[in-house]
Amino acid sequence: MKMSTGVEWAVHCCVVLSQAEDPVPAQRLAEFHGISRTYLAKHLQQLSRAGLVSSTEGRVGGYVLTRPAAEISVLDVVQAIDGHEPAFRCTEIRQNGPLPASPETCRRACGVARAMHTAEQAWRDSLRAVSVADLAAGVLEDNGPQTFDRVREWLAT
Amino acid sequence: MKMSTGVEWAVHCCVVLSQAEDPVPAQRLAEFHGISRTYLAKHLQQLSRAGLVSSTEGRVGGYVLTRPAAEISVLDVVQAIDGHEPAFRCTEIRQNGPLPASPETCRRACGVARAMHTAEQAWRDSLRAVSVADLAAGVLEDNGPQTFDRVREWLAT
DNA sequence: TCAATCGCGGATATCAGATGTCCGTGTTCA
DNA sequence: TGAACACGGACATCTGATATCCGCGATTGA
Repeated sequence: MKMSTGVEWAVHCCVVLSQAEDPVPAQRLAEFHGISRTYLAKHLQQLSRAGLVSSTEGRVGGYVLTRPAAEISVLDVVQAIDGHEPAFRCTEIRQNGPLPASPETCRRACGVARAMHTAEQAWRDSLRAVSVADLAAGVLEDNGPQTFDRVREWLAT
Repeated sequence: MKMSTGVEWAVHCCVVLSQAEDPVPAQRLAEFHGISRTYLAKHLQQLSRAGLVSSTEGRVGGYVLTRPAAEISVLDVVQAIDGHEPAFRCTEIRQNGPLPASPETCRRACGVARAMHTAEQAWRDSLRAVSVADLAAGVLEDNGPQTFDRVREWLAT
């Protein structure tokens, strides 16, 4: 079970965007994080389609958050990149073999699937409780209060 | 993010094993669930290496749970098959680019990674709270009280 | 007006891991 | 001794993640 590395990129990009004053092009975001420009562009397009960022085309174009960072959860970003498919997908093997479960029984989800989905719900709840603004505050705490001033300065270069 | 389908197979097999009186060969477990015999054998070997089941070789060999079903959690099975690697793997992109995080800062895990790991912990806690015995009880509830009698009968065939 | 900068989507290439099979070996028991 | 079983390794296949490139249209400043 593995999450796309694009999720990590996207979350970090959202934190940077939450501190930017102007649209930031994909090129800048890629440079800032030392990652592939073309591939990051794909992920930013996913964020755009999910409605988390809006893009402006043209010469001074780039990406901007569509909402305050406090209203964008980590779960929003994860699902924008990784999709909404559950990690566990029940293939209904209880319906196979010599003693298949009856159709009436199968109107309810399999007990195994229920346990897995409950766990994934707990996972989602945990991610939903953390916002991009929370992460930004954490960065300030870890790296010092002037961190984002330096970021803005570099972005303006 | 996707969990191996082998996890589903393994959990169902553990439920069956919790109700068996004698060692059950991989062949029988595969037939019962209508799945690939050779591939299931691989997963059963993983369960064996993880210490959840023990195998007896030879003519009347097969698999048996090593502990009472109440002491085997769904998490145990998931980790036996899918491994212990976290779904989110931090690649430390905060150390890249023109404004890398300082080495002192990086003694602590990145805030993004902390949020992800907290969520995965919640997921594990949820899975740890459900045992194979719980699942077996659920099967009885869903399929009727004689379900496992029929299973044992078929296994004895 | 023109050229540079940008986002967007499609096509494509590459690669790792999941999925699935097969075979040889060793073990147990009738 | 032979049948049934577990085990591990080698192997084949297939899917999805990773990554790049191109052409298109939009925007802006010179």
